[in-house]
Amino acid sequence: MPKTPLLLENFLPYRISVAANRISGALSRHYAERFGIGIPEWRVIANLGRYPGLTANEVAERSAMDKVTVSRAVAALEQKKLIARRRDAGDKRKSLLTLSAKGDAVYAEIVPLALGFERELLARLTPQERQALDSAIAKLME
Amino acid sequence: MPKTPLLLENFLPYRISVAANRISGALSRHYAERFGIGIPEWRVIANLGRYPGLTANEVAERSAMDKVTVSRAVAALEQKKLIARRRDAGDKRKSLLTLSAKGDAVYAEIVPLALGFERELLARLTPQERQALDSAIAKLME
DNA sequence: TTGATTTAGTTTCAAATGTAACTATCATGT
DNA sequence: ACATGATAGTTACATTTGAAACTAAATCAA
Repeated sequence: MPKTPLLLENFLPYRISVAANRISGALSRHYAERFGIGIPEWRVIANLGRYPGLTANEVAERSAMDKVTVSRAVAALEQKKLIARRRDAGDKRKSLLTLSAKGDAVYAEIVPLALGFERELLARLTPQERQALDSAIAKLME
Repeated sequence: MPKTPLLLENFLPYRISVAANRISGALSRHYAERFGIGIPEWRVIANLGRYPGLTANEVAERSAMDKVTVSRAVAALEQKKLIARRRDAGDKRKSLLTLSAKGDAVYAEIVPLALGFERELLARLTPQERQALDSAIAKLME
């Protein structure tokens, strides 16, 4: 019998995991139904919208996704004509990825939606809590 | 072109998701290799260690897991002889779940490990950050 | 009672995911 | 130049996962 009882509902890793799933789930429901894209695809779009011309690997690094996940998301987005790839002339292994006109349109629509969602979340917190949450997450990531 | 740029690396839902995955991943690696159990199984054990005699549905509610996930975790744990189920006499649809002696032993070993892991995480934060993180998570969960 | 509805839990099926193996290209050392 | 090793990206396979259908038992209504 351990001295310190473990209450899952107070256990930080558990609580963060549940919170993250709820938040991601709620957000992705928004753009899944409106745009028919999942989280990995959304992340690729978000990165390419901000940094056009990234390679798949660069997207993977930036978005903390597996390169396989990115590869599949890129293939799906290409199918949907939301992104375009052109081979890097200097290194033919690489593809430089950019949003298509259609992809840009989706991006322009999703970004305000995503930011609005984030704003709603942050509105529940006091400025101190926001600040602390921010640095806490940063420290937990190390 | 949206006015407010969206930087994924500053976007709260994204950051929480990545942080949660890192933390869960690191923790589960610990007990996955030592005990051969995954996150759902661990959550079932944690609940039964603390509240013996729960039904599968009660575990599902308490642990924010799908009932299918719980059903499978319970089946796996039963196979491994870590838990025992006895039919509820009054309601034969229900099974009352408890840890076996072997399950108790695993529980007794995992709990300190889990709490130690949590302590390491929390050690990185100032008391204010801990407090704020705590209430921030609570508020985000609503 | 009997029939209809709800609840606990399992099974089935399809989609999502990660690991490992693979292909193609590039870089390096000799 | 050529062999060896690294890198970008894809494919194959096995595992995980959840939604929906299903079974069995309980509850409710007439």
